[in-house]
Amino acid sequence: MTTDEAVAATTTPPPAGLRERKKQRTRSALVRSALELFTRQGYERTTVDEIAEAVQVSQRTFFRYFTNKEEVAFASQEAAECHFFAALCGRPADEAPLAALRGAVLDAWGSIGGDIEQLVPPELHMRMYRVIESTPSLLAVHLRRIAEMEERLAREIARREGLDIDTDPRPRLVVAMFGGVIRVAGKLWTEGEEDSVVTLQDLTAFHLDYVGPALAEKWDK
Amino acid sequence: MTTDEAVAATTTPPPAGLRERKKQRTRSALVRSALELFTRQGYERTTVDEIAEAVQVSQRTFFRYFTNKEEVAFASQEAAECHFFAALCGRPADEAPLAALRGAVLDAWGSIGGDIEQLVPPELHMRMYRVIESTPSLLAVHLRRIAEMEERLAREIARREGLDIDTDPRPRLVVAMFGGVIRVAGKLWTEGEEDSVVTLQDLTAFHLDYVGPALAEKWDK
DNA sequence: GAGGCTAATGTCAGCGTCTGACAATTGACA
DNA sequence: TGTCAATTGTCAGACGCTGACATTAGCCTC
Repeated sequence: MTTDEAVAATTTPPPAGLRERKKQRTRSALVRSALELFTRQGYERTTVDEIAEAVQVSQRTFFRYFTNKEEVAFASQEAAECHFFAALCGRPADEAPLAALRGAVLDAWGSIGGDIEQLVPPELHMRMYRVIESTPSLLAVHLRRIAEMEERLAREIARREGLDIDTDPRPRLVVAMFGGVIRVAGKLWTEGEEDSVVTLQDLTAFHLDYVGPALAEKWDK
Repeated sequence: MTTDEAVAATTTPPPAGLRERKKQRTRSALVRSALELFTRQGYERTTVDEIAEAVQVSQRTFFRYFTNKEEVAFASQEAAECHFFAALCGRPADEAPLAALRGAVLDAWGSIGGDIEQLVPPELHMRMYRVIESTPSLLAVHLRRIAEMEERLAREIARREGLDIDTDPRPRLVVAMFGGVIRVAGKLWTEGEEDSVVTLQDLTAFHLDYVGPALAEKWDK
């Protein structure tokens, strides 16, 4: 799903058309059933046939909604990432790059529940995150998706600051730093016991503030 | 291959035993044929049967040497990464963490040719790197492998500095920063025209020096 | 150097992911 | 209501990968 589609999905209350509504329902049902199965019995041990059967749909139909088995596993992640990116775009223009990124990620996690609970229960979303982190093949895809997001973030930072991303390395560097910190915090959170989002926020803020000042200094040089 | 095995492979000139030599030859032939096919016609468009047939071996035998199709694609990368990690371990103990990482990566790239040319021609290794970067499924695995390497680097940095990696966030943070810079430099190099290793070294050094001082300051606090 | 032992390989059957092609169904709209 | 187009189901098949079992071939002892 692109950002545009995500925005459209939230700003169009009555999608109109029975055909379209049916499609949305099928898609949602596939996502929910898939995440339920993945979190219960593991990603590898769940077959596409199982997911399709749980929704009373043929396997072929599943592959018309999702290009592959991985894609359905990241459905709620996709929504969360759109949420985060939108938060960054809504940041005041006078904020420094790292401050804007920091504010966006903390805000996004704070208000994540309301945005994706239409798709899946937030609790399921969180459990699925752990499955992703602990399943090698999913972790690999997750890291690639993060890399793609970082590219978009760098372009947005460059736009905000009026820089040319092809000649100035700073947008990509600050985003790479930011991404590194986020991943360290996320990993520590996954390994820890606490499940709450607040813990994740605190952990992230702590690590960001640890390297933040040094990066901010360098930025202005 | 582990670091120990890599060291053993380079310090044991006569592997002795006809059986063992035959296995090594088969393995090398599989790697070379695979990389040749991948770089010529693309990773996705190359089947395991093709690779096996090129070496006159059954498909089943291929899967006894490599757990999956991806693994053979990263065979020369594996060697290069062992080379880099060994370079880090050989760094003087009084060097600061980022300086050691910087020195290790520049040294490793400088002497990469001699180490992996026993396996594949260096030129083929470089072409394969581009295939990895431009093939989504391989890029995903590549990023996961980098993440694993970063974990090992963080532990080595912690060991050098006498820090506890479970309580002090600095080893992981400095490595995450370093990894981010490396990836930015690598990506720019891949997108550029220049093929030479020297260009990659210059690009990396430039970007590292850009953020290096800021990180070094923070490290001592 | 003949024979037994064991590691390496080949063969075969089968599961799971994913795709193309074509037929059947079902909502949309005149 | 009937036509049109979108959605779905069915089927066949390619490809990645694995277990089981038979076969080959290096190794080691007597």
